Amino acid sequence: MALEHAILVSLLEKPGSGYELARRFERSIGYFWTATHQQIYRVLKRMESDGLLEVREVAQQGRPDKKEYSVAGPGRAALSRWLHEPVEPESIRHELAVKIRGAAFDDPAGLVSEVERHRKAHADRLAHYLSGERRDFTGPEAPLPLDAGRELQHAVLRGGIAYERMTIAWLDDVLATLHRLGTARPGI
Amino acid sequence: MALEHAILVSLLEKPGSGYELARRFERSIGYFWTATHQQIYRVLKRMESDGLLEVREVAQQGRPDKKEYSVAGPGRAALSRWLHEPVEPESIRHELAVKIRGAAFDDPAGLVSEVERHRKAHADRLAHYLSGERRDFTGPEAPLPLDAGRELQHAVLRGGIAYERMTIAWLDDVLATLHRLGTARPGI
DNA sequence: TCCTTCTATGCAACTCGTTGCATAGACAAG
DNA sequence: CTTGTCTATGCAACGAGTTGCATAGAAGGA
Repeated sequence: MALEHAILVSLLEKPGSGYELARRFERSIGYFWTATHQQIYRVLKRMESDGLLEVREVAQQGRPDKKEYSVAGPGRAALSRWLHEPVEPESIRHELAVKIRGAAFDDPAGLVSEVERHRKAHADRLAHYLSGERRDFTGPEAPLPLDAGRELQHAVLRGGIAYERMTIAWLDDVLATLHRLGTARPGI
Repeated sequence: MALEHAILVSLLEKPGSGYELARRFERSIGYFWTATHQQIYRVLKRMESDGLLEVREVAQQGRPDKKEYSVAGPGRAALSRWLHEPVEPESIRHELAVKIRGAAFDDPAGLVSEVERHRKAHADRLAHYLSGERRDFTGPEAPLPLDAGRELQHAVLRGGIAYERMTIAWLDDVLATLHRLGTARPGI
């Protein structure tokens, strides 16, 4: 049920509609948790009927009406309860790693373009994170003050940046390995 | 359907039963893909009825009989097809990161023990990976030769090692941030 | 002897997550 | 004037993954 908690955190940071939440899950929250709009709408409805959230119909000009959700008392309590119980250390699920091991039974050299594609995607994500970091935290235009919430957001973003840097370095390592297998000892 | 492909790779590396696969998913394959035994048994059955795998009943002494699965021709073809089509770069799902951002609305200092617990889990996993690396790849007792399959397995393991090191460093960063928030500016 | 652990397989029920599709008003480009 | 994009919400069906439970023989310890 981590999606519920991610939604509670996001709505505490700023109330918003399902649509707005979906967009946040493509950006900041999406650094460490993903969700599609269908999932979000479904869970929002359930959370509201469970009394964790409050809705407010908001009429807009030039746009469809929206339902703005905010966290109700029981929602805050549920988040607090969850924060005080342990969660399992996450385990990774990395399809590309499956492919890399599988390449031994096919054509290792054929994997190069796929690995390069992933490397580019991670480099793009890193650039995106870094520009976000400058904009929100370290740049001269970054808003002040840095309260606890923003400090913690920054710490999480630093984790995303470290993850992308590590992944890029690893993919370079993988590319070097594939290159070595393709040239030094062909046919093995 | 990445579980299917992970199973194909694992069975190509070495045929085995559902039980044995479940154990591998706790170790080497589990470095980058996880699955429970129920999931594995269900998928094995489906893959066999789809003709991707072959079964062989094996009687054992002092143990229950087992069904040893191995990859059939169509299974190898399915893996090859998958290797040649692109997969999406993975996105992380990190509950602890949700907690860290959520802590701003509760008690940041209360999170310290949880982060320390995660740090220890990652340090244990790193130690486990490193001893596996010495045993299988870099140590004086490591078996030879290092063919393409083992080179690629090693590359994936290096990815796991890099991931754990990065995560430990990040959690230290988070702990320092929590400490800073708890002492320098209490109450903010 | 009983209790636990290990090997080995599986069902049933449930929740979580994805994919495809549908609706509908506003706005911009061609 | 049609096509496409953006905001905004949602249903239905399916597939992936989790949790709890059940069975059963063999081995080992209290």
